[in-house]
Amino acid sequence: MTVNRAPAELHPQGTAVDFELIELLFFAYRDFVGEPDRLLERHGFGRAHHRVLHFINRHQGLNVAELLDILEITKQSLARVLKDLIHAGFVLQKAGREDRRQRLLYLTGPGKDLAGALAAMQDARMKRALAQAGPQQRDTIARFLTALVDNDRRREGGAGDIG
Amino acid sequence: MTVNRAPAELHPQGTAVDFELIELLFFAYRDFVGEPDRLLERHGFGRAHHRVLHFINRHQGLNVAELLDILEITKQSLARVLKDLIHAGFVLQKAGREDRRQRLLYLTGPGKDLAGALAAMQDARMKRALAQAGPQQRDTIARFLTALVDNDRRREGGAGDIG
DNA sequence: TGAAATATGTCAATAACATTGACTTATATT
DNA sequence: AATATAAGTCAATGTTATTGACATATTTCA
Repeated sequence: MTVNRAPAELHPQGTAVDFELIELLFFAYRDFVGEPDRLLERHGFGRAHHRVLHFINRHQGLNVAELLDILEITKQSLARVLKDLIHAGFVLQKAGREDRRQRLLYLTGPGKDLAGALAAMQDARMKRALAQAGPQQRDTIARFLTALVDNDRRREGGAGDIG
Repeated sequence: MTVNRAPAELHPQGTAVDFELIELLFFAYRDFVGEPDRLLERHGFGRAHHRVLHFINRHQGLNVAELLDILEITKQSLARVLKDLIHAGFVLQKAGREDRRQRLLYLTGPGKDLAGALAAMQDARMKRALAQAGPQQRDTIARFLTALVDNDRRREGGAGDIG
């Protein structure tokens, strides 16, 4: 099917294109998001809804601008997804106390349940993978993934500090 | 900004949801495919074209059914993308010698150039990340990513053997 | 040999997710 | 009072995907 484990390259170590890892990341990500997809489907939601649920769950009370900043999508793209989630009773908005122009975003009880169920699926898969890699290798993996992220997004003071 | 590195969880090791790794994989993948996107744009192509170029490059002479099997998309989805690539002169089809119903897919010279440029971008990012993780940790990372893939796709005898 | 299966291609309709551009409303700042 | 900001909305568009139906060429099998 999909994974090529053959050591196909004949070039000296480190110089050939590492097709194996490139493809592995593709397949890993596809399956990582594919499992939650099947739960989301039952609610009529898609991946975009998942991402919004996830980040509101992680940063309850964040405002719309902050969410747009994390997701790197446009206001109009977010609007549709957010409207779905609000109408379905998974997300609620409150005007900011200090700045009442802001709409602060929160998950409702059912919203937390759904976000939790989605996170549990991905976490289980992640922990299985970590166990295979070697349970003590978590930091190695974290360093690797962090280094794959664009440098200009890896600085301190970003979305990690929201909430 | 996007990456949260704070050790936010208070639960004992291994039981809390590992939000950090879940998010890291999301951001890592987004940036990993985002860089090639900008080159593809110049040709009027998107990610779907990238995936097709990549797997034809990896498995020159594969047939349409095999490509559909790897990509897990429908014939109709592939058709549009493949037509673009053929019309642009990056991909060519040849009838199979043994089974003349089959259309075997090959990259042309320019097709190989483009696929190579895209692969080089991702490979450079991958090697940078590997260097950060610790250059001797490649096998750990490969095991981790392999374990993230669905079990039913990790068996031997799959797409890895095509070509 | 003729029927059935297979490999591929194509037409049409639809959906999810995203974009750009323009505009409105409410609130805050200067 | 003028200007800037936060958010929402309308309209048009694009990419990638889907399902369903059907056509054509070729191979296989009874």
